[in-house]
Amino acid sequence: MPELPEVETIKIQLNQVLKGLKIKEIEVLKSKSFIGDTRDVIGKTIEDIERRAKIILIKLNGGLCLAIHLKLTGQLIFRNKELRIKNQEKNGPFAVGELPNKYTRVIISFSDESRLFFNDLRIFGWVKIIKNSKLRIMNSGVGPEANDEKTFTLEYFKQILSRSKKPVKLVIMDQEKLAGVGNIYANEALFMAGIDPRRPANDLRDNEIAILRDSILGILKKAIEHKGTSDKDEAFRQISGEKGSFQNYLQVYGKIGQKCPKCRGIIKRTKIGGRGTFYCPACQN
DNA sequence: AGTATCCTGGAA
DNA sequence: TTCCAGGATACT
Repeated sequence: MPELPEVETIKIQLNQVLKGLKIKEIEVLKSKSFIGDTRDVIGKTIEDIERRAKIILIKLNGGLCLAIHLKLTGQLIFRNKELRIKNQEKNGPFAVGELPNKYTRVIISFSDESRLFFNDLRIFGWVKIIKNSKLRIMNSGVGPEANDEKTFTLEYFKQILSRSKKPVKLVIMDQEKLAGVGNIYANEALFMAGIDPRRPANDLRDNEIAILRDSILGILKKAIEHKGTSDKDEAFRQISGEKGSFQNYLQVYGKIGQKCPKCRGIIKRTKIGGRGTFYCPACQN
């Protein structure tokens, strides 16, 4: 999934519905999707929901938390008993519909009869029980949040770029260096900044670095405002099951063969680090 | 520093 | 039938 804006959207929304609820039961439908002993968290109360990089942290009383990574196709859908939200979409692997559906891997039930469904078509994602005391260690290998101008400083950005000869796109997607940027927003930010994604990171000039930083901060902020990107396969969903809307604002991602929104160039696709990379050869240099 | 791998399913 | 997919790691 889900890159920083999508995970942030889920975090904000879970905070609106889960706080204070008590975990009554956890059903693990796919053992690979859950790491830990569910009995350790039964009866625990949700205190807060946080996000670090692309991981959701559901903090529980008693020093434990549920860490959730949605990887490429994970969804977290919340249903309370009263509303029984009806999802009209019936077709396609990412239509939520009646829950649980064939991609539901874990169901967390709460004391008020509400439920959180973890759906994950490709089974790359996970729910993991972690001790709060271990979070520090987990954090140590993760860079500053890419949407936080206070810790993602220009000085820091210059430093990490100057130390690498790799394509700049790979550096901004490296979670150890910068947390939260994935393939969609890396493509979009580089387009916005007018920088060729293949450029060696240490080749960027100071003014380009500043523009790229502004582009990353700006695009993530906008994507959060639009509640994330539900792109072509639409795996990402808000906790209600609704799509986000930032796919309507994408400029290059997935736009191969189309006209560049800035110039008259044609959007091309290449591969960097095995990932699809979209750019305008005319205005990204 | 690259690329193979965990999976499932839609599109070309 | 082959390629591709919002991620991250375990290997050569």
